[in-house]
Amino acid sequence: MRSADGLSQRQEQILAYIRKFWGEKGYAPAIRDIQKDLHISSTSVVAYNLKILEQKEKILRDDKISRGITLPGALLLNTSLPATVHTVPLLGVITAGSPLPDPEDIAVAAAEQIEVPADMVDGEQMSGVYALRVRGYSMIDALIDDGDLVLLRYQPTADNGQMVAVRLLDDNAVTLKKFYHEGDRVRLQPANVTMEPIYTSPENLQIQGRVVGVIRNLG
Amino acid sequence: MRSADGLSQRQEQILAYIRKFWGEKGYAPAIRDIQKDLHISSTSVVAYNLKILEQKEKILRDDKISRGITLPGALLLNTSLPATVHTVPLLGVITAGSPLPDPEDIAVAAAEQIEVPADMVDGEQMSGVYALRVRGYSMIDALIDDGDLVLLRYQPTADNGQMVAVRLLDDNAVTLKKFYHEGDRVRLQPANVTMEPIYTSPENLQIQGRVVGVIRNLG
DNA sequence: CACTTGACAGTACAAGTGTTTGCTTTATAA
DNA sequence: TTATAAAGCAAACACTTGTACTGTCAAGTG
Repeated sequence: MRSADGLSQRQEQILAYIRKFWGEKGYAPAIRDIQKDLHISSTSVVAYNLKILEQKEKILRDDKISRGITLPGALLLNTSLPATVHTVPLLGVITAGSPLPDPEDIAVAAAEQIEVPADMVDGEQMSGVYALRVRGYSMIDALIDDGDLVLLRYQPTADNGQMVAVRLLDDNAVTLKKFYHEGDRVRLQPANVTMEPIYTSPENLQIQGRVVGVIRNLG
Repeated sequence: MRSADGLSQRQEQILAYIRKFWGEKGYAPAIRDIQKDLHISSTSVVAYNLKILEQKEKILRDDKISRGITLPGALLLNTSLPATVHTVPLLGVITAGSPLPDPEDIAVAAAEQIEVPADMVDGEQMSGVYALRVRGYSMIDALIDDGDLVLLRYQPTADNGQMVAVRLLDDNAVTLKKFYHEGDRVRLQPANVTMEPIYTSPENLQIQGRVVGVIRNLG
């Protein structure tokens, strides 16, 4: 039984496994990883099939090197190249009053990953960018609807005019507003021109990040 | 001498080397690769600094695994997965009162192409989807801001509850509203729950497309 | 000065891993 | 059936590679 590519079932299996492993771990599996997880009796069988896969250019290998399997195309994706999409972690749901997750946890949480157009997060480093799903209508004055996805970049301070996620300590609520420092007070201006601003003291607020994008999917 | 990240020069060196190696080979270097090429006297020095880099989350490591170094973000770069972005034409600017361009012209106009996350246009065919840049605040009650990008799929009719771009003939204006057919009249409900609906007759409106997404870039 | 800490050296060891060899089993075709 | 190739098996082998252990050295620190 051969597939369209002329690969045996086992070769397809192995190839799929390598792809999956690579996607999950970020490095290639060892021959013994493949052997164990695919319940193959011997490493030589794996080696044998890998050789075939290499001949058919389904994989690239650097001989003698541990975990030296590479998938064709992987080299193109060089880190620093301008990719057309970026992936950011979708850390959870934001509702009125719920504080945002601590950015320290970002690296760990690594929950669902979503893809966003590159130009929404590029520029500086895309690290520190995360997404939250908005629940409810508490952000409506920031033109953000129930179900929208907001993209945030962690940032402890803000410049005037930036849209930031601020936590009002005495309300223990989080909202998205445009930030303006005006003398000894802070003006929080809704994005919606029909709404009135909030005035508060700098001590009463905690900036949790800057809003870099909003994605609404009505598909 | 430390860099802005709090990394020693050697740590920066190592990090840069890993990145370069990874980009060229497609897999991570072994400790001895780093040692040799960077002319470090001992593997233990490399191990020592790698541990620090790991603590500072500049790299990820799977202990005991050969070449198990991973760069944060590398997991995102999954190889041969089907393209996760689609390209749609940005046909122009929509302002209050301006009718949308005739969808017939879509194929021809082919102006600027923009990339959108795949899940915003997938499902059926992505043909007939186009984007418009919103100018002004006329759509604010649809939670669409000045500068936003709206994604539309051409569609001459609408089901109840769908957000559509409708042209009101007697006003000669285009707005985005949720569509509800109620007996012999049509209710156009703003997405903004604080705003009142518009009622009109089916003859007075022309559906120019369905809104499938909104992208706001505040980066 | 004694003590601590960070950074680096050198060496050795124990896993981790790819390869090879010899043999058996399973197709495939004459 | 029999020859032949393909695919699988098992164990042994040898290189690769991460880690541990022991020191050295300079810069703080009290």
